[in-house]
Amino acid sequence: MLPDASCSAGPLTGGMTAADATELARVLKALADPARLRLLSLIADSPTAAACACDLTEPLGLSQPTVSHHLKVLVDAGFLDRDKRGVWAWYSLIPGALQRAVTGVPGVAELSPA
Amino acid sequence: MLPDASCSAGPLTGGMTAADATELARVLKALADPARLRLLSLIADSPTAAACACDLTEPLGLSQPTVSHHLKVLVDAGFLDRDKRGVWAWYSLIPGALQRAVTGVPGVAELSPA
DNA sequence: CCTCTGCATCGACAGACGTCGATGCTCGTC
DNA sequence: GACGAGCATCGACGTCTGTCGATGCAGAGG
Repeated sequence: MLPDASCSAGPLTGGMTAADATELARVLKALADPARLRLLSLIADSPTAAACACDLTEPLGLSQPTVSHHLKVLVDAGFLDRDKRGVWAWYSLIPGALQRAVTGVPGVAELSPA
Repeated sequence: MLPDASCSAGPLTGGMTAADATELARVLKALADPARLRLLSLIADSPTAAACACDLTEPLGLSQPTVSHHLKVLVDAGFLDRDKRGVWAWYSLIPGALQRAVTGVPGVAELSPA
């Protein structure tokens, strides 16, 4: 016999919106890179949660334009804040930005009470 | 005068390992896609946290091979489990996999006590 | 045994992404 | 005002990624 109902489940109309998925993917794409994760890690481990760009180039082993590009991506994604003090550029973590992005993933929101 | 110490901060030797960053980025890359986020959302919203592949093709508006490809990526990343029942393939969420991936992001681990 | 259905794999293509060297801009110093 | 240092931007290149149509494979039904 042909099971015309295909599977027993319905058409699965739930889930997030296509627009929400696109927006969340855009933010997660900014995190899904080794260099950017290391940048966030370096800044997060800093005592003041802020770091000068000149101190971020060497630990990554990448060229200065590349590091600047990655920092721009993280700023555009809303994870970092840029503060230009004189000649130097200081980057600091925006509190809660990472948590917000991460709790938007389906199946993860259930672990944060608020 | 030339500030030979560049910034006041040190060389910033902390942070995660390059290998850890690469591995975490590999997992996050699997999440950073609208289609895959919607797939996870559809399966997570399902009553049993499992769904048949035939019910996942239509809501996404993508071709069957493309959906199969995305499902494979999610399985390889350790987020989904595939269970082939006869002709149909059932995909279910692996509990805790999303949470583990997400808590590895720098600055996020502080919110989960365990 | 043959056919049909559901799903995975293959090959190909366009577009996005990471990386670099070269260049430009801004600020501090002499 | 001229020079140098720190960063951002530009243009280019190779690679990876998402998407599709076509095909292959396993299981159920006639």
